[in-house]
Amino acid sequence: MKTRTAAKPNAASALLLDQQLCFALYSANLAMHKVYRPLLGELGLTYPQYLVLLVLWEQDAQTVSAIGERLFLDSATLTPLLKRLEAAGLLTRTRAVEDERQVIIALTAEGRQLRQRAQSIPQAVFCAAACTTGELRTIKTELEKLRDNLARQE
Amino acid sequence: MKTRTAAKPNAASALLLDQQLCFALYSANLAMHKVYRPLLGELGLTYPQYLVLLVLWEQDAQTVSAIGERLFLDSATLTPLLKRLEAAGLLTRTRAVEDERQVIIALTAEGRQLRQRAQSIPQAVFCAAACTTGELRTIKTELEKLRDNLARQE
DNA sequence: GCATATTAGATAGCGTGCTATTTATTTGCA
DNA sequence: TGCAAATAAATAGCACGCTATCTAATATGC
Repeated sequence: MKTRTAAKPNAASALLLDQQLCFALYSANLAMHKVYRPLLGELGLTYPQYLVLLVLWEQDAQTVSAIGERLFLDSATLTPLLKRLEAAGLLTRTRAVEDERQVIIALTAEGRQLRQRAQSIPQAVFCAAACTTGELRTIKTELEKLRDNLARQE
Repeated sequence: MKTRTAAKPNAASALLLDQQLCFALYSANLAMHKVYRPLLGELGLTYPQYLVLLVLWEQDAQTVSAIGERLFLDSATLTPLLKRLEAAGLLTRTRAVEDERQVIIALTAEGRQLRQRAQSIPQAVFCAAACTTGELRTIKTELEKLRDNLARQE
């Protein structure tokens, strides 16, 4: 006599907030962001800026669109973000000589050095998430638990 | 001889983009948003606005903070959002008589009627996600698959 | 060879989502 | 009673993330 929340949803029950995977995803993402914010704040970074640096730490000197493909973001989002990182002295933006439509994003020495200070972040987030690695659950249950664990850190 | 991506991460490998649960979550959320945007656009709604309506369709006439607790959002986010929904004629904002610090958010007839037009959305998203209900995977694998399925719809 | 199409990136304008602060109201306690 | 503390919502200012559009550079085709 268990309630089976995901089985054969009708149109009405499908509109219940707690039925929605998307909301579990949305709220888990917000909660994750709240954990990252203070950690990255110490480095003077926002979360999307941190993602750009992760990409560049793996492979330096990429075009705007290559970074965008990796992060699923486009130039309208990346251009101002990259300008802020340039203003912070973490990277340079230079037109490619072989194709002047392209802008090459490359780390500065300061941008490379920031990697050391970022080393502790994944572990800190892992602790905040309070999940063990091998767990197997449905994605919705996992996301809700993650969300609640993260929210508890505040 | 399998690669065990989640086992005993060291500080360096933990900074790899694809190692990060947070990025799976972030990118899956972006992808989900991209699926919702055109569906909700037909109703003249954004995704957070839709979430507010989901909450009100379940229980009408709630305070701003009650809605915020349900959605994990605060008044700085909700106030302008609710004003836009008010301007669209979907809800009313009235000070509570018993405690004038509170603002009661209540659906208009138009706001209630919109529920019918929203009935088809969960099924449409479910199709876009292309997931079967009973799957059991690690959350990271699930999110990545979800993200890629969603991205394929574009 | 020159017009057209395509591509890469930038820009404009909008709607979140946040922190920090402000205002108005209510509560609580000396 | 009176006044400080707490509470609810609003506001200011910032950074995404989007669509739509624009500019500049390159590729294509007759």
